[in-house]
Amino acid sequence: MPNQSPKDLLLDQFATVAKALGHPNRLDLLEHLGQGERSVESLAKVAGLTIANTSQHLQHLRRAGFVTSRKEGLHVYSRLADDDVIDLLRALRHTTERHLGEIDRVVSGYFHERDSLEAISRTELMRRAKNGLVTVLDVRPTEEYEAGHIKGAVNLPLEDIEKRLGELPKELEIIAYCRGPYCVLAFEAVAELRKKGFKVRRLEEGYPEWKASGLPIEEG
Amino acid sequence: MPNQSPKDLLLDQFATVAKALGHPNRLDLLEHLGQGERSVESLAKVAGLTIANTSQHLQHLRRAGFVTSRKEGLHVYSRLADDDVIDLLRALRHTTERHLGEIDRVVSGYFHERDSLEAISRTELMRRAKNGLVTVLDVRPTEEYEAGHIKGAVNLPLEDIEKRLGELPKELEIIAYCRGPYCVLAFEAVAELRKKGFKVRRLEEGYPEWKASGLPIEEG
DNA sequence: CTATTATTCAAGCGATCTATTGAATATGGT
DNA sequence: ACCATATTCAATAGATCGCTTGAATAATAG
Repeated sequence: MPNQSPKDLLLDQFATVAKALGHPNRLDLLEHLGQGERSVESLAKVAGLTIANTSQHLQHLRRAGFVTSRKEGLHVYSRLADDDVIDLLRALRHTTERHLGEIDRVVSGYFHERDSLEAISRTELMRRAKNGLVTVLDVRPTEEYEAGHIKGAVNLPLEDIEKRLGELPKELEIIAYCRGPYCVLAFEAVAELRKKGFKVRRLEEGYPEWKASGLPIEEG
Repeated sequence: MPNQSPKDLLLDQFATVAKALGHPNRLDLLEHLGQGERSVESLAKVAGLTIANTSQHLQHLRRAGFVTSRKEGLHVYSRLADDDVIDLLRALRHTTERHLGEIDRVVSGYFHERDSLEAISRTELMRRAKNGLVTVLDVRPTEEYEAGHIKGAVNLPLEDIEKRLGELPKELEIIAYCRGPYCVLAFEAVAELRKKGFKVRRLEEGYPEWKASGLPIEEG
């Protein structure tokens, strides 16, 4: 079937790109890549995949233009091609949530209903941070914090929270964030810290969305 | 593999929705559905598919939540579930264009370079239409025009243009639009009308995008 | 009730996609 | 030169997808 019309060629392109988003493992990889550059091995580990499989998914993502890679020594480091990827993922999450069936709403509720009323938006956090009214808490693993984080944020990985409670202020409000709207780290941090009597709320989205919207960050 | 984590369940959902966009025929169907409600048979015809195949693709789109259908007599009429679908499609086109390989840029250029400099945006058209400075020309088939069109637009299907040139103003600027950014109708109308000496430009996007952004329309 | 029309269902085949495995390649250290 | 490590390649088997075909269903008209 040669001689496709320009329109057909374009539809094929759009479909190819959409197809690259059509596998849960690749979406997971994209979320992790949103935290910053990572090697294949490190991605495989965090996503729970074999290395060869991760490599193949990454090739798929590269072909679709979502990811670019550079080689340094033995390692190949991959990163998101640009911030538009975050926007597309947000649009995908948005329509999916809107169209979810009943069963799946329950799952979605697991994340949102719990404290969505008290979650704080990017712009709101920006405003308060300017006045020094809040402590911004990054509860991701230190590796990801170092790759890039919200400007002025303090790193306290979820697993270390209990040991290092003393480092947190009792009076000031704390805003915790992590990898994105469906990452559980910040949820759990909020739950744990509240039990201990801290004033703490969650940032609505995560680091990738913050960065993609051009707000101030620090990179290591 | 029972007992998936909530996160995995959600990733599956996102992937399912993305997968529904992962086929050129379905993207084509969505573009046509963006023009308004259509029966299965009518969609099959305009998309060049068999009826059974169209029916299957529509089921896929319904499962993903992009499309809803109602039955009236013998016919099943399908429509886009909501305007978010248009936004998601726009995001998909946007990142695809940004990530296209070289070969495909040529195709993209077929549409854009030709007169992108002279294409007019939604907001710009809105402003001019208010002052009555332009004639808005809908060059889609009459069937689609009647299902819904930009408020105040005149319908002149591309194929009838030659016969009905007399209906168009020679002095006033004409803005032609059709199904969307990759629909060829408006491009061809512009080319043809310019040869005849009309002052005519193209609307950047099409009817679905106009409607989705809440600008005034008329539905029939 | 029968015939007609629009749509969906069900089965089947070829094509594509995914994960696994083990080998091949590339880079850097010793 | 040799070895160790990170990644990719190649081959495979199983699963899913896409299209066709023909039958089944639903709604309407006569």
